Amino acid sequence: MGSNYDQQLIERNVKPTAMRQLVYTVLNEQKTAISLAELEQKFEKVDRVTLYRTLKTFEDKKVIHAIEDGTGSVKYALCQDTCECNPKDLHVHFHCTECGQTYCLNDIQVPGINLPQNFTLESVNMVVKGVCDECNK
Amino acid sequence: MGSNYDQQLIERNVKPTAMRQLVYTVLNEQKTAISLAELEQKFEKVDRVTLYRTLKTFEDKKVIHAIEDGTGSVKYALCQDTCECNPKDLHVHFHCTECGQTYCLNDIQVPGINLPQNFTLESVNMVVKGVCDECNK
DNA sequence: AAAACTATGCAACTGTATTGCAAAGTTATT
DNA sequence: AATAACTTTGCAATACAGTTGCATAGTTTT
Ligand SMILES: [Mn+2]
Ligand SMILES: [Mn+2]
Ligand SMILES: [Zn+2]
Ligand SMILES: [Zn+2]
Repeated sequence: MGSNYDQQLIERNVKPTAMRQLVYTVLNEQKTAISLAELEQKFEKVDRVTLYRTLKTFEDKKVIHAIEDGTGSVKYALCQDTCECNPKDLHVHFHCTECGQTYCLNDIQVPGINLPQNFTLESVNMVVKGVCDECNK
Repeated sequence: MGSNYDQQLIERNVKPTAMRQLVYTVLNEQKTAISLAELEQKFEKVDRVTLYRTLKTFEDKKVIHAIEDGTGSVKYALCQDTCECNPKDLHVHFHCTECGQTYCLNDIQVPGINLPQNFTLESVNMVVKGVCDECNK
């Protein structure tokens, strides 16, 4: 009997172990991106390294994407169904300097850039910092 | 008798101590942005914390700007003369995944973004990753 | 010259990320 | 069904960037 999310893991070539199902479920519940340390706190007892490796596996297999928001801890969020993490799939992220939350602005595609001669592009990390709607209330 | 660079420090309200002159000189010699650890290696004997605080002071006073390139160590580069580190002063950065260098693309301004309702903008960190011209030779 | 302020140096500490290795669990082979 | 091969998980230890506290040295003001 497979969990609701097994299919999504299988589609990305990740074996849906118990641990991975749990992690996927937690990630799916988040409105904003989450760090390894924050993920760890969602569980009563879990090994940090197992979570670390689960996140790495998810990232490799494009189940999640990493966001370097400059806080010193990398944040993670589920990829959209259609996402292949190509430059054209990438969206902008927003980091609130007030509450510390990091948002996926899934609707805002990363703008194209004309690089100088002989520079070739692989990916883009674009993080806007400011105050989020919640904190602006 | 003041060093060549004293004026630039004074203009930014930083007292040009011997240490700060040295650090400024090293920063000025760099073609690409530099981390605290790399800066430390440019000196025979220097205290890491002093360099750390020098960089913090320089950053506060807008002598330099910080670049979060996602490598785990923040890079620093001198600001342009006209820079006030406002959103419109910001440029794109490029991190080469081959040689690890982080470039200031001073000519490429960070594109404007239409944030969602009630999100307010303070700054933007945009890092393009790929292979630089040197490594593409 | 003394007092007040600023900058530097050293030691210690925090937190994130990462590796090695052994044990447990799963899948494939006989 | 037993064995072997492979994958995943757990625990211990380590690496390293960033940061703080406090004492000393240096500078500026009174
Ligand atoms: Mn995202
Ligand atoms: Mn720059
Ligand atoms: Zn907020
Ligand atoms: Zn390069």
